[in-house]
Amino acid sequence: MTVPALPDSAAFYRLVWTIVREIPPGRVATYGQLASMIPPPPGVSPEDYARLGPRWVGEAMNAVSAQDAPDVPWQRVINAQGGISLPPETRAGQLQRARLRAEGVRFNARERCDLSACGWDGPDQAFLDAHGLLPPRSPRREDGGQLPLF
DNA sequence: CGTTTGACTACGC
DNA sequence: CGCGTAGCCAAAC
Repeated sequence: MTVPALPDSAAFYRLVWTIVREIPPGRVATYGQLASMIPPPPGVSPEDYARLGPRWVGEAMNAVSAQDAPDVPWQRVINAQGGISLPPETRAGQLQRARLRAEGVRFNARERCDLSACGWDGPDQAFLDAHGLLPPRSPRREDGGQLPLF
């Protein structure tokens, strides 16, 4: 029969939330990093998924933060620049920053945290196997590139 | 029901 | 190194 051209977005969201639950306090993951752990849904090419995945992760976070679900630490998901994507003036944005700071995540003068220091390395192999996930793309720079502290 | 906007990222100046 | 732009899907108007 016909295969849905688009993946089940609800299932994708749940998978994202499942991974986010594994992020320990004081650590952060990026949208792209989380997307890299999830295999491209049926019908989505790897090229398209590379661009769409991070946005879908963002949508999943938006859906959960709207309810502020207590079991999903949505505040630990930030962008690839190490900053909070939510507008700083919004209530949710201030809440995210406050929670991360309370967990020990430090922000520099440009409101960015050092991913090489607080970036999450991803779940263990058993968790990946249990959920059919791919090895995460480490947020840390292999080359040694660093974010300026000033 | 067409338009617009978005919790993104890679790439080019 | 920082800012601006293109691209793509889905949900909101």
